[in-house]
Amino acid sequence: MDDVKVDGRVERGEQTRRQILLRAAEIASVEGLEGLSIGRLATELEVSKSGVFAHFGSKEELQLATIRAAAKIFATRVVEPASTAPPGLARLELLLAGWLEYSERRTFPGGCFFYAVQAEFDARHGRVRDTVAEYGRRWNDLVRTTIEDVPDLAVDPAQLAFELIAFLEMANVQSVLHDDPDAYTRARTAVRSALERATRRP
Amino acid sequence: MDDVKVDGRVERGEQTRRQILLRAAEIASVEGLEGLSIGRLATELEVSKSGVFAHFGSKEELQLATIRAAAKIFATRVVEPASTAPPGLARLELLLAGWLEYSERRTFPGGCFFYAVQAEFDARHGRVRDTVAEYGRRWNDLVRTTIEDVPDLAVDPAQLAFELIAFLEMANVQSVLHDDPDAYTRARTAVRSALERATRRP
DNA sequence: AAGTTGTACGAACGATCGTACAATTAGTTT
DNA sequence: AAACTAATTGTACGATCGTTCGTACAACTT
Repeated sequence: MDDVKVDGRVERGEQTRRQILLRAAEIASVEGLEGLSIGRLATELEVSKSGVFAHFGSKEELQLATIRAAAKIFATRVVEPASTAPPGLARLELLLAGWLEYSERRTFPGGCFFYAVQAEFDARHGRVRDTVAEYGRRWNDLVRTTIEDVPDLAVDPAQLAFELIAFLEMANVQSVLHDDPDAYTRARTAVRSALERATRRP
Repeated sequence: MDDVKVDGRVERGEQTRRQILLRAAEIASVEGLEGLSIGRLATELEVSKSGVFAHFGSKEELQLATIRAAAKIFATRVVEPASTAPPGLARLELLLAGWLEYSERRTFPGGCFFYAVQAEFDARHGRVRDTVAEYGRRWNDLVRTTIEDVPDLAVDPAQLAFELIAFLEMANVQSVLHDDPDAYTRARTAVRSALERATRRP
């Protein structure tokens, strides 16, 4: 099946690259994508600085690759589990609960990776900011379209998506900044009552 | 009245310090408190790097002073106007509307200063993070106590504060990241209906 | 076996970072 | 006018930043 000829050198390189990007995403969730430095990354991974650099060719490319790697993790932990449920309220609830668990369990040590980099790059310019914005847009769209698949809704899907995502992000920052796990309880309460209102038969 | 002896040198120094901190807060709202560098600050203000440094003695002290300066601006623009209304629903509405205007009008070029630095330092350690967390706690408390002063509320004040602040911060990041002024409309809609539900006679 | 390719390395580059300290300028006190 | 003080400056430091380059070595091709 997977009879693609495997070059041991390339395979080794890809594994190194994966290790670099995993650690890079962890660091960036705490210190930001600018706080992420190639030298530090090399030291922590016990490889040479030039070895890390050679994989990406520039700091900006490292940042972009880190974002893509984090997006993959996010998709695995949040998006894909929700897609196992059929479209409708169950899928929406799974998506929101999955996000809260992803944040609460510190998939990234600094909380949600995308919360951190959105806040870091929201007011800047350039390719990194554009990429961050694009992933943010996709997440907004995913939540909105998942809402739209819930039958007989009494609310504007875009408005509900805005409010639900607001609860999620608020839980993330409050719990990380104040070391307060209750923030997730508040978010779950807010999500539940928002969904209850939206799906209530008139 | 103000017969405090005024030393022209000290007066000039304080003015320089104010200019430094104003610019520092503007930069930090865009690039963060770590992205803020003493050399850049000096270049932009056309003073010497050592002149800027001398005012604070360390980068960390500059960061702490910048946070205090931003808090003063925040108090002037958001907290004080709301305190002109008597405690109750009117004051709460003034506080929330004031925050949205403060963000929307780009009092700081990168949007809300505290949103930016909260996200930047939430997962770190040290005095800067502690200070950021303290101001965040004060803002949470102010919103909650303002809610508590609204008579006959049908909801938990801490829960409502969580949800309302979530709407504000969501509007800030969405409008800055996606250049989308509609985010403020969504936040105002969300705030209005949340307050409507909370104050509805049972 | 010889030649080619891909990854990783060490050393060094110029630029910028935060910091230190002595010299200078401007304003106050005697 | 001289002595003093506070704000500001210039110069220099070690460290770290992103980046470049030539090299070493393992793995693949012929």
